[in-house]
This record gives sequence, C-alpha cells and structure tokens, in this order.
Amino acid sequence: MTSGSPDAAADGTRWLDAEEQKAWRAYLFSSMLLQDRLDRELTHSTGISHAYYEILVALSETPGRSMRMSELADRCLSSRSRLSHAVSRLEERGWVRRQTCPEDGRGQLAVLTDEGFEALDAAAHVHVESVRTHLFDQLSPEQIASMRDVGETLLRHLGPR
Amino acid sequence: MTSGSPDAAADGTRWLDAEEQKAWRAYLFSSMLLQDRLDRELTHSTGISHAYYEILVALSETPGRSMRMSELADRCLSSRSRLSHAVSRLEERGWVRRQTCPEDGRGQLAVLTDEGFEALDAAAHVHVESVRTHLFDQLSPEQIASMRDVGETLLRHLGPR
DNA sequence: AGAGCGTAGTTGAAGGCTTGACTATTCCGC
DNA sequence: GCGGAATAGTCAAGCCTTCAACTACGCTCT
Repeated sequence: MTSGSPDAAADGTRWLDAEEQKAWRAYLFSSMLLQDRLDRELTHSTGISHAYYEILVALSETPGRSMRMSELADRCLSSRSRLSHAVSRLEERGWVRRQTCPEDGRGQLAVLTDEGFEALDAAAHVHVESVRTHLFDQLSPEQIASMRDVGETLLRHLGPR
Repeated sequence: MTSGSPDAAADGTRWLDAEEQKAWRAYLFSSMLLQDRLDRELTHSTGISHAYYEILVALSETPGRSMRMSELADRCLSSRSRLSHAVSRLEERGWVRRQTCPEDGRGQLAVLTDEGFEALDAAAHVHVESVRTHLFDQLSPEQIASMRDVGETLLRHLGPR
C-alpha cells in the first residue's frame, strides 16, 4: 500500500513515505535474499540446512558439546516443538543423541556426536565462505560497522520478547 | 564454529574473526527476529501472513490490479510453484481470481478482487504500524540511512541471480 | 504445415513448521 | 511428604514449501 501522507494520517496510521518505503524494502529484500542464498548454498553442498547448522554450532560451542533442549531452542530462535522435531531428525542421522538430564528429570540433553562434529566441520567451511562472499566481501568496513550497530540496536528492542 | 585465525587459514578457508562473528550474528538474528515479529503480528491480527500480504500489495500497486504469475513471483521473491499454490489459496478466500492472459495463451493473470483490496486495506494499517514500532522508531535517521545503504549494496550483488 | 525447443504455469508427493493438547517431572507452600 | 501450579518436552493435525514431473502454448526453422 502506498499511501499519501508522510506522517500520521487522519486515520491515525503513521504511513511510510516514499524514502522510508525504499529503505524498508531494501532492508527486507536484501536480508531475505541473503538468507535464502546462504541456506541454499549450504543445503546443496552439504545436505545441512541453515536451521540444522545452527543447532550443531550451538552444541559444538558448549563444553561437553551438549545443551538442554530449551536452552538450545532459545539460542537457535526456535520454538521447542520445532527444535524437538529437528533433534529427532539429527538423531536419525547419528549427529546428535538425546540423554536425560542428570540434575532435572524433566529435562533432556542434546549431545553432539563425533559424526555430528565432523559433519559440522565440513559444513562450516562452506558456510563461512558463503558469508564472506555474499556479505563481508560486498561491504566496506564502515558499512559492516553500521550493519552491526543497526543489528544490535534492533536486538535490544526485539530480544526481550 | 569458532576458529582461530583471522584471515585465510592453512586450509584456505577465510574464517570470521570474533568481531566479524558479532557483526554477522547481530545482523542475522535481528533480521530473523524482526521478520518473525512482523509476520506474527500481521497473521494474528488479520489472518494474513506476510507472504500473502506481499502478493496483495504487489497486485494493488499495479494498474488494473493484475499481474502475470511469473512477474508476481519475482516481485514476491517466490518460486513459481509456491506462488501458484498461494494464489490458489487466495482464490479460495475470494481475494484474487485467475484470468487467462489475452496476449499470451500460456499466461495467467492474477487479479485482485474488491474483497481482496478491502482485506489488504485493513492489513496495511496493522503492518505499517508494526514496521514503525519495531524498525523506524528504534533507529536514528543516520542508522536508517545506513540500513538502506547496506541493503541496496547487498541487493546489487544478490539481485541478479 | 509440422517438428522441436523453450516458456508459463500447475500439480502431487514429501518433508518441515506451527499450534495446541498431552504426559511427565519438579517446585513450592502447607 | 502431599497437593497443586509450573516447567520440560513430545506428539498429531494441518498448512506451507520444495522438487520434480507434467500440460499447454508459442516461436522458429525447414
């Protein structure tokens, strides 16, 4: 919807003016295209989607290579249900296994297996190279700094759900 | 994967250093959270997902409120198959109808109905207000300008598939 | 005219995600 | 320690997306 007035209209809606529209669309489309591109390159050359990759990364970065399901879900910006399904599929591939949590009988630990670590290692090369090619190689140091600044500002607002 | 060296390692992979990691994650997580938030607010208060919204917007901005399927797919960053399914569902709701293209017998035109336009009109208020609240209200004019600049730079690289 | 090729769009099956309901376990106040 | 509330995780149904055919039409060369 392109609508007339730059600020609050008669109906109270604060429509976007033409410049704001352009800024918003450039941001939206670029982030969608970038995510799409990275996900496809990763999926096609390793068989691991970006969502699964994030799970493996999170586990690999933790001492013991294991994490509670809920914590893992939070880190991966995933719902619990989605994570549960994803871990089941990773388990089928032999990359992760479940283990009941010693401290809390309700809890489950997702543990990265050695096979999982190897798969991640292979995927990491591909993924990092993609991020460099499509993001860092395209931007100046100043642009990278602004990108981070904008990202962090938005995170402070969006982070606490 | 957090890996040691800042630049090209022995294996040739140009790993990200700690600062690059932070910049990349801030960008990725903020754009994911933002899209998720906007989509949820729109879906919950209007029953229209962001993907459908984009389709309706594209149609509404065109003279005749109609567009060829392929062109529509491109504008919505959608595959043809995905768009075809989506239009079928919008058709069931009575918001869009299909019409064979006069100039090219192979082609189909998606046409926005009056009901579709009304639904879009209602949704637009909600969506624009969300974008303001979660994006523009959070950023300074300088940040907005950088966001646009970064987005446009990335688009020039990613746009031509 | 007709063969062959490219383009436009659709379809169906397979798999992923979301929602909401459900089970199991722990925590807390008495 | 016991009953109720809260928390952790799973599961099933339904929707969405993807992939790979598949149909239908137009274009070109002979």
